[in-house]
Amino acid sequence: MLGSEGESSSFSPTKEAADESCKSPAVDAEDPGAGGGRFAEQGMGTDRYYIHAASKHSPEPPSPCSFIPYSPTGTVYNPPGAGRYPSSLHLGSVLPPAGFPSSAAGRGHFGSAYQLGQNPGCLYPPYTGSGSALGNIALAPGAGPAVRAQVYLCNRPLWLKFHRHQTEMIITKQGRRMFPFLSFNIAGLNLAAHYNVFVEVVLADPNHWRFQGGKWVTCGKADNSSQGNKVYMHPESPNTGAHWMRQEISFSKLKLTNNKGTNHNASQMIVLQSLHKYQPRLHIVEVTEDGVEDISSDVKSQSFTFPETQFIAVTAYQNTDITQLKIDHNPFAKGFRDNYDSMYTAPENDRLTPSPTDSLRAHQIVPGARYAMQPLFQDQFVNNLPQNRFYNSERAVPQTNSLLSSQTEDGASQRWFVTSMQQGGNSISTSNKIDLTAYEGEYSSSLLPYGIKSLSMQTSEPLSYYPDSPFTTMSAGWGSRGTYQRKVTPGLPWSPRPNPTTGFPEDSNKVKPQLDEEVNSPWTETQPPALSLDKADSYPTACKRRNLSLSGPGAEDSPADIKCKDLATAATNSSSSSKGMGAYYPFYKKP
DNA sequence: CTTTTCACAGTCGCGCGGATGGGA
DNA sequence: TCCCATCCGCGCGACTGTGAAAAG
Repeated sequence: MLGSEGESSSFSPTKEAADESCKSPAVDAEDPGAGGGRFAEQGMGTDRYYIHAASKHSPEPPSPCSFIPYSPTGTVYNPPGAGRYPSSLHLGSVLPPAGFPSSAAGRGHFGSAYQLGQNPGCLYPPYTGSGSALGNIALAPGAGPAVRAQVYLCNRPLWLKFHRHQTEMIITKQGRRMFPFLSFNIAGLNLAAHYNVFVEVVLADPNHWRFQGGKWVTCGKADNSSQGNKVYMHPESPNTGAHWMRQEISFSKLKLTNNKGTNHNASQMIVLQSLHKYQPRLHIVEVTEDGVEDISSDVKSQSFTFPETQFIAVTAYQNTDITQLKIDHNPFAKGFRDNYDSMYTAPENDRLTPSPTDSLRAHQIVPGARYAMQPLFQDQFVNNLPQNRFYNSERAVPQTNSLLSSQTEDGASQRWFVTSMQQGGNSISTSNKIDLTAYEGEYSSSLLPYGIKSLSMQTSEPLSYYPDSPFTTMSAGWGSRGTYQRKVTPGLPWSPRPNPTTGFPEDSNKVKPQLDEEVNSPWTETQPPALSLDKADSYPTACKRRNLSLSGPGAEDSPADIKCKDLATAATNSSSSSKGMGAYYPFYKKP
C-alpha cells in the first residue's frame, strides 16, 4: 500500500516503467513505515475513500444499515488484455497509504470492501483466455433472488495490522498458505439460491516492487504475462445462501505458489509472481443447483474487495515487521516466538504478552473470547507492548482507556461488513467447479474445527490448530504459564452474525462498543509506532533480521477475537445457556 | 547483488491403536 | 465375559520462518 496510493491518478503502467530507477512512489512521503506521518492522515484517507466512492456509486441513500457500497473510481490501471473479471483495483486513489483512519473508521468499515465491476473498463487480466470479462449487468437491489449481499471481513483487524506495514505473502513452489487468510461472513443472500463462492487474486497495480531501504518501492513494470490459476473456489461451493450465511467462510486452505506448472492441488493454489502486488477479491456467483452457472439468464455475480487484504507476493520476507507479525500471530510459527523468557519473567506490570498458550488464541479464525471481559486490554497491549518491550518503555506512550473511549464516542458505528452494488455477471465462469467430493472429507474435518464444530463442542480442549481460542477468556490473565487457566465459556456465541434474512445487525449495541474499540484501536494511535520510527532510524540493523517482537503474541485482536468478543458480550448480556450449535443461536436471533 | 530454493528445527493437530472403565 | 465408549500416548504429516546455498 505504500506505493500506489500516491499515484492514484496516474496508474499508468508506463509511468513507472519510464523511470528505470527504482523509486519509491510519491506516497512514500507518507509511508506508513516512515514514521511521523504514518497515522496522521488516516482519517483523511478513509474519508476520501468513503465519500468518494459513496458519492459515485451509491445512488441510493444509505440504508439503515448503511451498507454503502463503493467501488474505486478514478484512474485505473488498464493493462492490455482482457480480464476475466472486472477489476477495480486501483486502490491508490481511495486508500490512505498508511492503513486506515481512525476517525473515519466507523464509516470506513462500511467500506471494508467495495464491489467491483462498476468500472467495466477497469480490467486487469488475471486470467487470460478464460472467457470474457464480467458483464456489467446491474441488478436492481433486491430484484428477485439476487439480493444485495453484505460481506464482512472477519479478521479485519489482523489484516489491518499487516496492511500497515504492507502485507507480504510468501509464495513457494509447493504452495504457502496465506496469513492472515481470508475469512468472511456473508449476509443478504437468498436462502434457497445456490452460490459459488470463490476468491480471485488479481494484480493490484502495474508495478514490480522491491524492498529497498526499508521501504517497498516500485521498480519497473509488472509482468503481465503471468499465467496460472488465479481463482480459488471455496471447497463448499456450490451451496445455498443459507449455508454461506450460516457460518464463517474461511479460505484458510488457499495456497499461493509461484509454480506456474504445478498441477498438484492446482485447485487449491493460486499462482502469483514474486514482488508483485496483489489484491484478493471475493466473488459470489449465483448458480444452479448443480453448481453450473446458468449462462442463459439471471446469473448474478457479486464481487468484493477489501483493500486491506492487498499484499505483495514474496519468496522471502523482506520487511521484518511483517515477519514478526507473522510469527506473533500465526500459530504455525509459534516455534519462532523466542522471547518467552522475557515475556514471563517480566514484572507483572510489564507482562503484557500472553502466554504461549494464550498466543494461540490470537488465531484469526477461531473466535477468541479471551478479551471478552476486558475489551480494552488487548488494545492497550497491542499499542503499548512494542514500545515497552523494545524501547524500555522510553517511547511507550500509555494508551489509556480514555483514549480508546474517546474513539468510540464519536458515534461512528463500526461495521466491518459491507454490501455491494450487485452486478450481473453473465460470464463469470464457474465451470472450474472443483470436485467437492475430494474436499468434502478434508474440509469438513479441517474447517469445522475452525468454525461450526468448535462451536458445537462444549469443550475446553484445543480446537484444531488454534486451540481453545473460542472459549478462552482473558480472565485467566496473562500471568505465568503456571497460572494460566483454560477457561471455557460454555456456549459462547461465535460471531455477531446477523440474521441471514435481514443482514447484519445494525444496532447490536451489545456488540458495537467492543467492535468500535477493536477496530479503532490500531488506528487511533496518536503517535506513530515507535518501532517504525526507530526502524527508519536504524533500518540496516533493525530491519533485516527479526526477533524483535513488535507485538506480543496473541495480544492482538484476531478476527476471531473480535467475533468472540462480540459473542462473549452477547453471551454475557443475554445468556450463556446456548448449547452445542446453540452457539450460533444468538446470531440468528432477532434482537 | 538480488532473488529463489532447499533442508532444517520446532510446533501442533490428527489418526491410529492400546488401555481403561462401565453396562449388559 | 463381552461389548462399547472413552481416554491416552505415540507417530506422522502439515505448517511455520530460518538461514545457507544456489541461481540469475
